[in-house]
Amino acid sequence: MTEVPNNSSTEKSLNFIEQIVEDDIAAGLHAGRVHTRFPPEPNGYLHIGHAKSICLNFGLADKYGGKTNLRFDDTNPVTEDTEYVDSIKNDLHWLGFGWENEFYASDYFEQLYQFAETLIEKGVAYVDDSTAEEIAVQKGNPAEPGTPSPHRDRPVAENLDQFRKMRAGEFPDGAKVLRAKVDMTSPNMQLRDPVIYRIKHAHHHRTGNDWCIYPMYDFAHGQSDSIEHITHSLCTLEFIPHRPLYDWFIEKLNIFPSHQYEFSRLNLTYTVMSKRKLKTLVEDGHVTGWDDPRMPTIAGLRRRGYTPASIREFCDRIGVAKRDNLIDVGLLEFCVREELNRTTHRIMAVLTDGRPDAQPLKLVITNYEEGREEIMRIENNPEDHEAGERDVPFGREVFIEHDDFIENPPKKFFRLFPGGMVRLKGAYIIKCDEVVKDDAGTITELRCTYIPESRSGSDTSGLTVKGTIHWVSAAHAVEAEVRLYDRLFQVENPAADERGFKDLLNPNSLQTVRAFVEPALIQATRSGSLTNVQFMRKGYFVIDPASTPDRPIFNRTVTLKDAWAKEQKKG
RNA sequence: AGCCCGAUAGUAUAAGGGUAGUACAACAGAUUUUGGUUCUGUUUGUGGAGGUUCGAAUCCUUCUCGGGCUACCA
Repeated sequence: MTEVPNNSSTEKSLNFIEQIVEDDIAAGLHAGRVHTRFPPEPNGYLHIGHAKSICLNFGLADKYGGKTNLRFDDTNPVTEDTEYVDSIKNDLHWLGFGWENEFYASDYFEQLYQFAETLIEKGVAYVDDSTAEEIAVQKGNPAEPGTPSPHRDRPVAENLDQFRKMRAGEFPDGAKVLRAKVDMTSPNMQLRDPVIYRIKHAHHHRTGNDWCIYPMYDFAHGQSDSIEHITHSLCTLEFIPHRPLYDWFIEKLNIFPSHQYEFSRLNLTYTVMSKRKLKTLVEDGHVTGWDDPRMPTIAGLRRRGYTPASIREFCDRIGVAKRDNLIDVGLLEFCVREELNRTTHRIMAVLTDGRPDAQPLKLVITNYEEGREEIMRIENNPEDHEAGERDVPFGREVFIEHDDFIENPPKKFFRLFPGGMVRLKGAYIIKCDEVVKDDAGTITELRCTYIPESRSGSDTSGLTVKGTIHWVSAAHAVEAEVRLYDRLFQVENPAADERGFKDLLNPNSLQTVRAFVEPALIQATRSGSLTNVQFMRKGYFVIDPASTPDRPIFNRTVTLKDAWAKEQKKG
């Protein structure tokens, strides 16, 4: 037993599954072959929890020179649909993964049927006429042993005959089931003669009406792994008690010994991960669809502006273990900010509040010649000088945000206030001389003077100001719709709350506002050269697919970190 | 209740009998034409009790706590 010295301090430690794989390779198991699979049921859209599993399965194969199959677990025809098959494949590609084989559990229906006959012939499976309720009673509860079905000792020949008649469609739904004869007294409920085939006269998305009996998940999943010679079958913790059953089938059938390993599923703060709950949100109209930017689905994150690399980075950082966890959504946000900071162009956009007639704050530069116009050259990304510069028109009237002016500023406020100075980003330093209000006392306009010598890039004014704010030339501003998204739920862990999850929704998870943006942004988004951008000082935004040329829509991916907001909270 | 899985800073995740480390978060400061970025520093941890050992987060016992299982769903 010699230990490979871990002499590189930058080397990442292995998670427990990687340890297992490395041990298996070292032991020569399956000749060092690593073959994983990602096995979604096509009955819903992929979410960030699936992304964890995807990154694990594909990442493992990639790391150890193996392969990964995509296999749709489609054993329940009434809940599954090709719509979901397509969306799953699309999301997988988008995340950046390609699969070795595209398989379906339904590809194995005939083989699985034969497996079932084999078990019958071996005397370890039987046709049971009991109703679902009767079977539940027979199983009993974990504290005491179950009781055998009256049909448990049916002769092999009769079982075979009955099972063939089930396949032939001679019985209505629910009339009979095939059960594995394992152990009605097992403390593991999964082993108390589980149902392995049921009658469902239903149309299947792939096999059509070929079958009226369908294998249960437990009779399809492990054997599918085995058929595909999957070496490491990874799934979440709740399937731990099923593993002895899979091993039992493999042993009775004498087929390839795939081994299952279980890890804990991902939970994220302020959202839900259950497919059923997500489906409810969609069906009840709490969100606009599976791809609503508030949803933790891959489609939702994509529309929200998350990138594949940021999601993969997140999955890498959260790790893989067996303890229950609740990951701070802030980590996901960190990952996307980290990438977008590096890659996106900066654009100035002045946002208003949610009122439909909301106006930005107009700033008139009284000593700037009427009708004069300058083009400011502003760098696109201070993190990437290769990103170049863009032209930004400047004039006598500009829009700024109401938040950037306070008549009676608190301490440490270094934006604009009466008599105060700020720099207009990429342009001049200005001084606020006068506040204009309407009859209701609402501030409608700021009258300012600019310092001609302070032009950005050739500043000889000698002035230094504490604040720089963003702006848009009133004469050139283009109106856009901006959707500000916030967390979907108002509590950290909706799944653990005794209240119904629908009562915990954040009523302010979406705020739609008018915005006035640089003309350059509209040109760029029309040409498709920009998708993700940073609105300076506001956050990262992405063009929404529902945009039209004359009605651009931007979704906020995530805000920038906001030290001022934090300062204000301190009071 | 029976069986199974788990427990390391606020949240995650390492340390495989020998210095409890990393990331995010938080806090403080520096830099900054984004209150962004970047940089520096700081705070915070082995669930309890026994045992084995020169030495225990790690091995053993036990308790406590959290989670899972009792679908003709997956």
